[in-house]
Amino acid sequence: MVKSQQCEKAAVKKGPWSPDEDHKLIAYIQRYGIWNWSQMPKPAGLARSGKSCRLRWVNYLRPDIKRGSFSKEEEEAILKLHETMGNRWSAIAATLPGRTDNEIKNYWHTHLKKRFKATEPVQEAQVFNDKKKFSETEIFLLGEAPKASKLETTSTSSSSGPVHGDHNKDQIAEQNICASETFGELQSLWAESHIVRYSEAIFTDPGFTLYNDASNDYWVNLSMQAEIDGI
DNA sequence: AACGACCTCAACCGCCCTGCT
DNA sequence: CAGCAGGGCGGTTGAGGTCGT
Repeated sequence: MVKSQQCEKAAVKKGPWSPDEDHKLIAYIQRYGIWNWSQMPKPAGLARSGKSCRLRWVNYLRPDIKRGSFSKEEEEAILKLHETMGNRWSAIAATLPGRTDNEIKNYWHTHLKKRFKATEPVQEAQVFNDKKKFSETEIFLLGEAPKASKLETTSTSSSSGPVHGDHNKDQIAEQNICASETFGELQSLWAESHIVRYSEAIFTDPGFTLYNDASNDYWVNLSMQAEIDGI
């Protein structure tokens, strides 16, 4: 481990991801699935650490990610869940389809923290701050998705079949706002219900069979570009 | 228009947990 | 049981954007 980390350190690139890197990662995952984050970057043609790839995928490239501002309902849910769960962002994220822990964490720090402090000065995370105290039952009752295997969690923690089942479709489809230009295109396509089939196909099929009915989808374009580039 | 203050959020870091041998 | 490797999580940082003066 130490050795591999050292080797990794020597060549890994850091900082913002380029569109080229994005489409390399997407194309690789599309073709081979997620099998080992730490070993994927090299065959994918990326000079990134496995962690960096994972983070990029989970927080940004995953096709089921909701973008845009949080709704009132989501805001309230975050406040309520934080009250009981504390800073367990991943658990909170599991109850908000399409939202990542990072996004929720950021949103909390930038928007909700002040409000929380103003209204709830004492209670913060009293009950559930220690995650070891969480039983499966408690997690279930709070609405967190059942824990899957590591690989499943990685590729699907909020994206594959059972977890992302039908009840998420509408919520995903509702979204049409996006912060970035490229993902604005992507998200506007997610807004159409047929796009949901993309994510289903991609994440339920190890071969990531893509439907071919959205020719201008950014995500697909990236993948196709990567194919052209010979990844 | 220029500048500084403030805000946002993508990305990194380091620790911890889990699974495998 | 112990050690190792990989993945997940929460905290933090800093670059870029926005706002106010």
